Amino acid sequence: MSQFWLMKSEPEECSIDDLARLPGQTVPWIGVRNYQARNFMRDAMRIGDGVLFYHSSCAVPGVAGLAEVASAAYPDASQFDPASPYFDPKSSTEAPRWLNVDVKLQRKTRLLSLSEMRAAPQLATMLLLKPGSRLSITPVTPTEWQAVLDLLTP
DNA sequence: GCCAACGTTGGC
DNA sequence: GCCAACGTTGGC
Repeated sequence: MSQFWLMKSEPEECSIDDLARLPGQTVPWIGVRNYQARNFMRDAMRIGDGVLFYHSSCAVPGVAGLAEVASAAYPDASQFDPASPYFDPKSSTEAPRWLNVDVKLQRKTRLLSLSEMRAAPQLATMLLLKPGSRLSITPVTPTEWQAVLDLLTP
């Protein structure tokens, strides 16, 4: 039985439509610079896990599509690139500090807005909705996953 | 642009 | 190992 995750992306950087246009509809999920989120990718994610693709830091934040984990975690190349905003001078190729997985689109959905999610009692347990929660990757329970699917189904 | 919440850094 | 200062996140 696979697991489920919610992963935040700023649509200005990579939106669900950007993902749909990429080769293989797959994107390396680079730029995670938080240890807890990294550890989820390194220790818990498995190929085939379900992903709620979430638009953050935008006019209407919310779940924009369904995706899946498409690779194991591997070193995030951007940490070694001085020209990248994600460059980390304290990391090294011998001991890479940051990892990423690949994420593959399943399908774009209607936008399930954050406000709609907050209003849904069956989603109240989601870590995303906890006050002060800022983690860019959070685990989603099978129950929460199904509840999101139900809300997305017309 | 504001600001609350949180994580990280670094001096001691 | 404490903790104050600082930076970042992200909704509003």
